[in-house]
Amino acid sequence: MDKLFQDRMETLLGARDIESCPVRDVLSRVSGKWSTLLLLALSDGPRRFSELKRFAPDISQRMLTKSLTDLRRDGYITRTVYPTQPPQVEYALTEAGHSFLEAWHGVVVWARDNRHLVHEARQRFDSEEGQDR
Amino acid sequence: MDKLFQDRMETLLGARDIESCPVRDVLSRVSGKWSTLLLLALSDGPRRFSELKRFAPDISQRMLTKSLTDLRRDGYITRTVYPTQPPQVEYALTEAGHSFLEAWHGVVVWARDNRHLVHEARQRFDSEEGQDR
DNA sequence: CCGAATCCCCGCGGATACTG
DNA sequence: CAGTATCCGCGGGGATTCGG
Repeated sequence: MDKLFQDRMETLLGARDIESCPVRDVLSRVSGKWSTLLLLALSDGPRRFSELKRFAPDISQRMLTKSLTDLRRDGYITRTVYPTQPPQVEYALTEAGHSFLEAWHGVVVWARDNRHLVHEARQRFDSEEGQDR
Repeated sequence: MDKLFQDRMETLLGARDIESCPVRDVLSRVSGKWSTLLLLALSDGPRRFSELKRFAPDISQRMLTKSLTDLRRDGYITRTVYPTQPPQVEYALTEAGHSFLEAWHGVVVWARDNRHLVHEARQRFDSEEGQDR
């Protein structure tokens, strides 16, 4: 492992241990089961709590609340309460949220376009299981 | 939630439930704690098992083996055994692995460049804790 | 050197019931 | 409507030991 490569990695990642690596630090928060889906749901404009619940077909109320809180904590979305009766709460992407989604978009598209590739690889691997090692 | 938006989402994601959504399906496999780091380690060329272990400072042997197996199963990397004494095993990116890393690169750069933003947001949130809800 | 097997901890995430 | 609280199972992931 040559030093030049190590340097490039250092420049790209900042560090490699989980505590101090910015990339792993930031990404660990959006790797939840619902984060991407919720950010995408907000990409078109603000949504109410109940709208998001309808959008994510099988999320539990607990996880919806928790995911939204996490995203809010990291500054990807905002939360606005309208003191009506009954209460009304609106979530919206921040600047950071939009900019993150833009970067993320490439990965989303890749995943959609290469799904079959991954599936084929899995089947091939599973059928060869145990006879090459 | 207007129908036009729903349609765009359908086009982008294929589906929204976890079972049939290609994006979530594919991404769930690379969201592991070490996957990204290992793929990046291989981006420069093939590496031996022990090299990867040295590269990832705090991975356990168990998780190194497991992560590599998972990545291999999904077709991101290959594994070549040289029947020497002692044995020697080399891992390398496939075409799919390279192409995936390319898409992923945008996110890595975003995370590095916006780390401080996320950190500030977290601190702000934590210090306001409980007084706005 | 590379990996399989075993044991165990912990946090994500689901189900359900209760509040303002 | 928009949460909170509680209980609980499952699987990711670490430590350690054994094998080829």
